[in-house]
Amino acid sequence: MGVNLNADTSESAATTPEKSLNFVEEIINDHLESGRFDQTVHTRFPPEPNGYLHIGHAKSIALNFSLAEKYGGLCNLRFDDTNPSKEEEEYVHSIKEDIKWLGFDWEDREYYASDYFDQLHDWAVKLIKDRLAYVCDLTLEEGREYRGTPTEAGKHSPYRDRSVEENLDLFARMKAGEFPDGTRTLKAKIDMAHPNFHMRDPVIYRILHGHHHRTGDDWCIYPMYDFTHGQSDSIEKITQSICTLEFENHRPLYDWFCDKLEIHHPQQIEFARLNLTYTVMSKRKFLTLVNEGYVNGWDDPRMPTISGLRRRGYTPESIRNFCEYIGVAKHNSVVDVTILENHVREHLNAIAPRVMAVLNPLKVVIENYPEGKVEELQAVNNPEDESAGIRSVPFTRELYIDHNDFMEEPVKKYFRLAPGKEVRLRYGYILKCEDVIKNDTGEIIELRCTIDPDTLGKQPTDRRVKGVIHWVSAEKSLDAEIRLYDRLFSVEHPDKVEEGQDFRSNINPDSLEIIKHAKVEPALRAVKSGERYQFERVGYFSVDQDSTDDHPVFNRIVSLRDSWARIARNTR
RNA sequence: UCCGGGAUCGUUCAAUGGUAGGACACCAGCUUUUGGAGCUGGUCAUGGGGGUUCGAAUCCUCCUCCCGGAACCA
Repeated sequence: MGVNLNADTSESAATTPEKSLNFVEEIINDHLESGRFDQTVHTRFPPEPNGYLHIGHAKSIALNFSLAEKYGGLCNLRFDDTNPSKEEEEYVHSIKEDIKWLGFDWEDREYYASDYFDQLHDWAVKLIKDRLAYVCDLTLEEGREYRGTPTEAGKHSPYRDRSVEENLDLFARMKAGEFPDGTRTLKAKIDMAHPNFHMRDPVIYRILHGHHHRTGDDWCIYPMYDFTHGQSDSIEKITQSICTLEFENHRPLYDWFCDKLEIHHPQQIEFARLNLTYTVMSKRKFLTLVNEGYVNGWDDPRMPTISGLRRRGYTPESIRNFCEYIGVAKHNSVVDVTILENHVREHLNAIAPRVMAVLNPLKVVIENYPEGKVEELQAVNNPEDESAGIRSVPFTRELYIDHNDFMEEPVKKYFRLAPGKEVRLRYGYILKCEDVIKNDTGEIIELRCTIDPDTLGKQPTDRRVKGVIHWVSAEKSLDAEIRLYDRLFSVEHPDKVEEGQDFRSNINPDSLEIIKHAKVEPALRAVKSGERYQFERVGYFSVDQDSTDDHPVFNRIVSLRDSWARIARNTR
């Protein structure tokens, strides 16, 4: 695997100029040089607790936490919970669990924007007193009309010039719950002719009689994102406030509030969010997939959610390495999902014990091997890791091999088993196919074979046998359920659709194939949920949480690179 | 149309006025008791036009294309 991880985080990026810096690191270095902040780097990851985290969030999490680590700084976790109607405690728990699983630690710095509601309210009052905010009675629709269009300036609200006293009184009564939802807002008084819509007297407080997951019914007015985020950053003494590109237009407002409030002023930096081929990446679309039954929940192993990837069997290391590898830039990009797959292959290749599993069993009877005899053959657990040791695998007269490893009429370049041909049984003898037995409908149901008893652990001198196949003992093997997961979408860009269709029309109907009765070697008795194995020549698999001692269930994490598939494709 | 961003191999990230480089993918070969892993080599890119300069991916200029923006969402 040639992936260059470049993941050396032991040296500060600031002191290793030979390693190219990403644009965020360059900005940080400028700040360090100019002394803009008289403190160390302090970042934060600010999720809204209204959904599950996905691989795109992992990029942001990794960026914020590893930047802090590289520069010897800190990264906070802050829940951006300013909208009581959408946020739930359940999401807070899952988000924390996912970040921890990824391997990042916010220590005791778990914050909530809702913790700052009193301070935010006081700042709003200050703006009113400074004649920089006013209570507006315009309805939502009227507000939209007054805002203007990209080419025309907006109009001043008729309530724009209320006195400080009236504004103070009205805002207090908004807070006291005297007015129904939507009847009034507090707006910042900026510039209705500003080319940036966010500067055209943006709403900073709205009336919302909702139950908040943390503050309960204490408030019926809630600050907007723009009046919360920068100030929260400021309170926490954040230095670089890293967010995604769509917030670029909000930066002037972010700066305006910090300036007018005369508070610590972090630098907002925007980067491009992650997109992956063969998947979608939005909470709304995930919700559709879950609600309409295309997947079995948020942690379905096909979902690009962190919980889905975890259940699938991805390792946190591989996701972190992936995030480091893809880097960070300001232009939108779509990362090939094979990059992600290669990272998990690379990690699992190093750590996953090898075992043999036969997914589509075909019985083999070895005619020259005695009935009842059992040999314990020695197999290495991981050729990449000698310390993983060896195990024994029972060899008997009747075996199962995979149907795919036999071809009655072999195509060229096929060097597995075929009538009259030989193949190496992994860790065992060379096997020769003598006869093919079929049922009434012509299906191949059994192979009669012989072994060359002088080939255990050594090569024959008179011929060369190239193919190696895996196998299990028919008598000693275990039954297992195997869930073969594939990409959820059958096209690279699921959102590119014909007029009148949506991403659902690109769903891969074969994203899950369940094999109920696969045969696995006895070493897999009593596996535990979460364990990961390589099924030799097949792929990497994890033990699903549905697994029981009687009924092991394995999820395919990712297949092995299959160069036979490529050859078969190219020679056709 | 206005504002804000962006454009380098198929993909992603470099090169910060001085030989356009790496990785993935692809192709060829070596090796192998996983058609796995590993190793070697190869194909492939600066959106376009002008300009500055001995020299431009990089600076200037015009153009083209792409993304985001008019929630009392974040």
